[in-house]
Amino acid sequence: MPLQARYEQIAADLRARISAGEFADGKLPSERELGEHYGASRNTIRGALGQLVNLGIIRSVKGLGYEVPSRTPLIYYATASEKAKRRSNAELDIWFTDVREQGRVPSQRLTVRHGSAPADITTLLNLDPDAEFAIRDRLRYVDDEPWAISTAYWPKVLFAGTPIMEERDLHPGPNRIAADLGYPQPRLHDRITARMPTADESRILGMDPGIPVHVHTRIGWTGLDDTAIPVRATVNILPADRWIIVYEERADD
Amino acid sequence: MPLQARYEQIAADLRARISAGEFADGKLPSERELGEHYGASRNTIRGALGQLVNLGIIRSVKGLGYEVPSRTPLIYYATASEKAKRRSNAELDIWFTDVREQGRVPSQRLTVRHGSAPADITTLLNLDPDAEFAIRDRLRYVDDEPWAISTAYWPKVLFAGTPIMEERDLHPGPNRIAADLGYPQPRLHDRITARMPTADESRILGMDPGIPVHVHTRIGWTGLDDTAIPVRATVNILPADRWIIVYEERADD
DNA sequence: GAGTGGTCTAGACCACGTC
DNA sequence: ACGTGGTCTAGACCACTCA
Repeated sequence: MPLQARYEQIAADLRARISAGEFADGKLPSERELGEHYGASRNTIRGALGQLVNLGIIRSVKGLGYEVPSRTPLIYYATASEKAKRRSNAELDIWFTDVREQGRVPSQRLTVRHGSAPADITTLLNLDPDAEFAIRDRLRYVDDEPWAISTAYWPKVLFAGTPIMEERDLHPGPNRIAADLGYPQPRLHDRITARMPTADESRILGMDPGIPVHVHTRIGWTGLDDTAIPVRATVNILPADRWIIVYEERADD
Repeated sequence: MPLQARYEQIAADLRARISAGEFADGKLPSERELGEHYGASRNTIRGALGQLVNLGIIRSVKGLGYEVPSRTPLIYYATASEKAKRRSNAELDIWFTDVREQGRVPSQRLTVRHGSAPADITTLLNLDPDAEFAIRDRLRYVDDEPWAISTAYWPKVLFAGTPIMEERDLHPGPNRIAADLGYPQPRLHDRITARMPTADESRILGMDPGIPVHVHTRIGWTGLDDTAIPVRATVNILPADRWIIVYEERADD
């Protein structure tokens, strides 16, 4: 009969109390205490708290209790022209510079596979579904904690026999190498989706429940017209509580 | 003792069966059937199914069962220069053209409030926290279903007494009007975050659980240097299963 | 009416973290 | 040892949908 389920009401009430700053120390009362306060069974309270967890509003720590998390996200500068401007003093790649400029310590672990790419990638690249790639997986760390997953797909037909195929960090970066080989990328196509992380992503990145990921995909083309060919695809998995994506643009009209 | 909770195992198994295409018709067995199949109580099965719902993998329909949803997202073209290129034949604003070009029917409902803006907006605009704005709320529909929420903040100090203050659709659009008033926006700052929707957003947009929203914020400035002043902030709430954000870029190096 | 998911209770045992 | 959240059971009643 109630307009709203008991646990929904409790969830809404808790949410309001949190926004009002009632739990300024970031710690909530225990499930059993809340059960007494609201006159509900522990499982009903768990329903309310579980809802807030799934929205990323609170976090549970086993053996301790529930707490209100707080993070200050890093900025992921996605603007191509901005990047180009600063490429002169870039090291491994511009990502390192970006993170360092925000006062954090970047690092990465690289692995290279060889094989085909997911269907959505080959579609975006306008290549055969069974085209072969060198797949450069980079697990990127900030302050020694896994912070993002970056996967780059380089077509074998273009880069067989080049350093891009090899499992080692490249100096200068692969984009510069590709340009020197005759495959510059004057045109970029960026595509941003958001979803909940897969089980693997959640585990690798140590993510809390209720936090989505950005999926930032970049395709590079050799030219601006129909004769252009795709140089690479890069897919970045960015936990949404750790990254804000920023584009700086100049409208040219 | 088990490495993984019972309901986690069941969730993982169901997930695998879904990926394998076992439920090609999109319908899952009932909770009670699954309970018998896995030899678990109904509440344990509900735990497994609930996890998949919270990841946006399945959806429950009261009185019917669980199903695997499928949507084909629209493309949200965010590139400023691309927009500028097509602005000549734009109608109300470029969003309508974009949606129409994808074979869908756009419409919107506008309301205008007057007041202050959230703290994060005034910070981005580099204005006082209690600065006054005309706040133009647009609930945007696609094929007559609410599909996105777009809120624009226009500083009163610039636009008092202009049509931008009034509660009516503007022809040409507000950006053109602002430019004609001496406030063009040659520089744009875009910022993209992702999070789970608030209760209000979820209700207004009719969203399923487990689906995040993109928050696309655009700030327009009158110039490229330090003397530039902020013209407006626009915040778009885009359900992630309905929108992909796309930027087309030309690297100018 | 029969089947579905939605909710809630009461109680049990477990693993984890602090004291 | 104690309190915390994590899990699971068994059973109950409800509202909704479809035949």
